[in-house]
Amino acid sequence: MGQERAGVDLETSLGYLLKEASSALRAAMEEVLRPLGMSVTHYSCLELLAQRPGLSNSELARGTFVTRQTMNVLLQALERDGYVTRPAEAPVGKALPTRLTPSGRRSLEKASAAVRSVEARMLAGLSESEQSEAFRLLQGMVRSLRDAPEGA
Amino acid sequence: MGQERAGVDLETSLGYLLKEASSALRAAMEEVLRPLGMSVTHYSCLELLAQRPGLSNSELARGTFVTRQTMNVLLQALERDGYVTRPAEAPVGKALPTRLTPSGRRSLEKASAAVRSVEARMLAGLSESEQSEAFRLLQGMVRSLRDAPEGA
DNA sequence: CAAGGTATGTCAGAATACTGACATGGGTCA
DNA sequence: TGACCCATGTCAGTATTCTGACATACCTTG
Repeated sequence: MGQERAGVDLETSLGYLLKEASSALRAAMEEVLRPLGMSVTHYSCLELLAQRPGLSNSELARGTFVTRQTMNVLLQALERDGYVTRPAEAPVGKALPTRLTPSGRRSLEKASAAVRSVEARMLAGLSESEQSEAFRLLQGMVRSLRDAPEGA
Repeated sequence: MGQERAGVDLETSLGYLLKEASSALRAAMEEVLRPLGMSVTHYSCLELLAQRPGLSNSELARGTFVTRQTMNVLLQALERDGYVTRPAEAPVGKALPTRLTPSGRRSLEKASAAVRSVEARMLAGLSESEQSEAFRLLQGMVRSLRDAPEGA
């Protein structure tokens, strides 16, 4: 008899496991960021800005995997609260280069440490070479999904 | 001079890559499910029910990584549209065992095929042993995050 | 048996993210 | 030059998910 249905087997599905891992990571991050009064998206935006100063709203959106509309409202809040600054006028085109303020940098400092500890915990059971392998394999999956956009 | 900041390096962070992969997978799934008039969460719920008939609202929520409140509103919609059924009264405790209707099963059939093709695309570049390795590594990450809940 | 603890279903409100739409700036190309 | 095309910023409305709260049902434990 076996299975009648040829569906996705959740017990062995890499897609399901990927979602599970991502969900667990996000929950763990929320847990340590909440005491700091920061959400995962807030943190992601600040972290991205720290490493790539001058990114525009749309670029930040792509880097944090949300729409540019979502990032726009987030940036307005962060700007209002004094964590980031944007020039009143675009130096070129319409893109407004965003930068962290000293306050934003300070706030990020603690959050970044907390998130690093979460990531370290996640990788605690993996050797250096296993981590490299995981990185390589995940990159391959992302590439495959992007390179073959539905049609093929 | 090297980096002044000891932050999370997005270029090499497994956590960031995990989020990227999960985001890419979700986007790809949304793309193929949209023509079928189904969202990712709808699909996840139906797929879970197909493999584990009789699951309760709370169990479905845990299996799809959302809160039981979210799953509750989803189930009410699925019930209203005739995809699932729940008894009016709980046979034991408060848990209401949920089951797919023939209509729900039919609807799932196409969606499941579409999702399977997405997963196949994601894994196209990986050998059998690489897929096993990816599974093992991701499981390790999930276990580490769960077993060491913040404190340690 | 009574009391506390845990799990469940559900309602209500708030937060978050998305889709749709529009105007603007810059580049390409005939 | 002028007509397209694409990317961007932003406003508005909608959809989705979450947190908070409450009542109920079972299961211990004293």
